[in-house]
Amino acid sequence: MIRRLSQARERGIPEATVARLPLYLRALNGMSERGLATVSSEDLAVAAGVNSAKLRKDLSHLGSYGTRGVGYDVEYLIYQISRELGLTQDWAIAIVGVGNLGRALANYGGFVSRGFRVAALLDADPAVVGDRIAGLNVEHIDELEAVIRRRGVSIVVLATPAAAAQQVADRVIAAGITSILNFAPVVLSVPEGVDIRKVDLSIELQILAFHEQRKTDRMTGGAAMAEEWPEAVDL
Amino acid sequence: MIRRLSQARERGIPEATVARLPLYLRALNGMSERGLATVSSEDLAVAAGVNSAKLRKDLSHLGSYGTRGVGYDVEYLIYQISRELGLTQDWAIAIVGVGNLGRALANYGGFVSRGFRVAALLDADPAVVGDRIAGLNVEHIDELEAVIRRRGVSIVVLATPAAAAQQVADRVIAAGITSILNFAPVVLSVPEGVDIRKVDLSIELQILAFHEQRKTDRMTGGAAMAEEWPEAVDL
DNA sequence: GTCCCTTTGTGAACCGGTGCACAAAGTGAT
DNA sequence: ATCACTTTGTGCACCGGTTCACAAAGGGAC
Repeated sequence: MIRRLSQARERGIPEATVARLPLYLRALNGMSERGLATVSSEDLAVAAGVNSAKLRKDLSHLGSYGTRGVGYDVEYLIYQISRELGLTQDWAIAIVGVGNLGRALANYGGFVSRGFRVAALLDADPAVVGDRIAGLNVEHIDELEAVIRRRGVSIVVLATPAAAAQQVADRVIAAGITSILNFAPVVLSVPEGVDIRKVDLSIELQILAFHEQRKTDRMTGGAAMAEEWPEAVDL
Repeated sequence: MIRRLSQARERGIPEATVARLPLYLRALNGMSERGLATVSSEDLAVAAGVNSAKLRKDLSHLGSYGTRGVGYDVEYLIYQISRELGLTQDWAIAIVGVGNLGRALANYGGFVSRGFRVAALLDADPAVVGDRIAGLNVEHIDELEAVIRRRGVSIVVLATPAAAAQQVADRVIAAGITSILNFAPVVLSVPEGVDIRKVDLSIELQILAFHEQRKTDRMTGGAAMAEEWPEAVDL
């Protein structure tokens, strides 16, 4: 039996798997709190809302951490997933843009819970600079590069207006940041090697609207909608 | 019952395409504002941050709305995509949970811009019920079913604490809602036919952390991390 | 040890989506 | 009308990811 390297994982975890690991982690934490010692792939899959075969394959990418006939040790699996995701270290994040959304993010408990720490809040508006939000002083955007350096920020969250996002992105990237979570409704162009993830509230709603429309269309039998322009439309 | 429309679109638009249509729409709106009359698939693809072949295939699912040698008529395409997404009608949405996030969502301009209208805000906390936010009165969660009926709400946004989300979801579904946008960090279980979309802020951060860790690992050459448990870990 | 039961880990088929590359279709010039 | 040029729409090969289904592995009883 030839065991490759230490485990079956030669550092090539599929993107789809990575996206689900936080889900498993959350389910496992709930089980840990309820005192469960072990869990089967079936039970964990149900808790995470996925297919059990998929869960097993996902976990197999991390290594062979289960015991046949028994299941997975909850605490051990929490540790392994946390380590894989990099949550055993402390990540300092900066939030740029302290509007309604920025404030919500700053106060959002879910960040702090697992390895993330809001280390800085920045804004361009002099009216909010100096405000104290979630225990932090809002600093002026001019301080961006200095703050990133000083606080060891490695992930930046953009909650600015759309018009400012690209400009801020350019600056944080120039300052050495390579991971950005973007809430502004724009397509950012960034150099190779920089990871951008995008959360777009209105796009999610539009997707829902599409499906909702189809459902109601089907119920009213109104399959035949106008294909052409309506009579009067202002161009 | 043979349903088939005039064009090549027999009502089977791939999910991946649907998810990109809002992106195209946003890019097209920008072009419309700048006065562009037509746009090539190449230019639109760049603006939306996708491959041009993919864009053409996506649009071909809606119908044959381009002109070879010329491109697409901006206004016409805006209209067609809007109609396909169901944005030519007005969608009343209710936001349940008026914490930091709920407030941010209520004030978020991006919703109103395209077919969506925040028609109700609800919360369980008597301290916030009655508050006026974004021009709306916050109503008590007891009124949920009545408000949904009275205002013609068809999409519900959940911005409640995790513990309350499933319960609220059950109620809105019982009230006839079939489209839910969930911001609470829980896996909701819902009956067949109900569409759930989930936005999870901390999961996005965890995915970024994973990639960030790999980048820094690679730079420091630290490929050999401990596979086993650390010496002292509290179970 | 042997038998039976449970559950993992994975080979292999399948499926949706991507992107290349090109024929078809249109424009404009001459 | 013809030619040169542009750009769409799509056939096809490819790829990552999902799911099925089962052999392999472990536990527990006797």
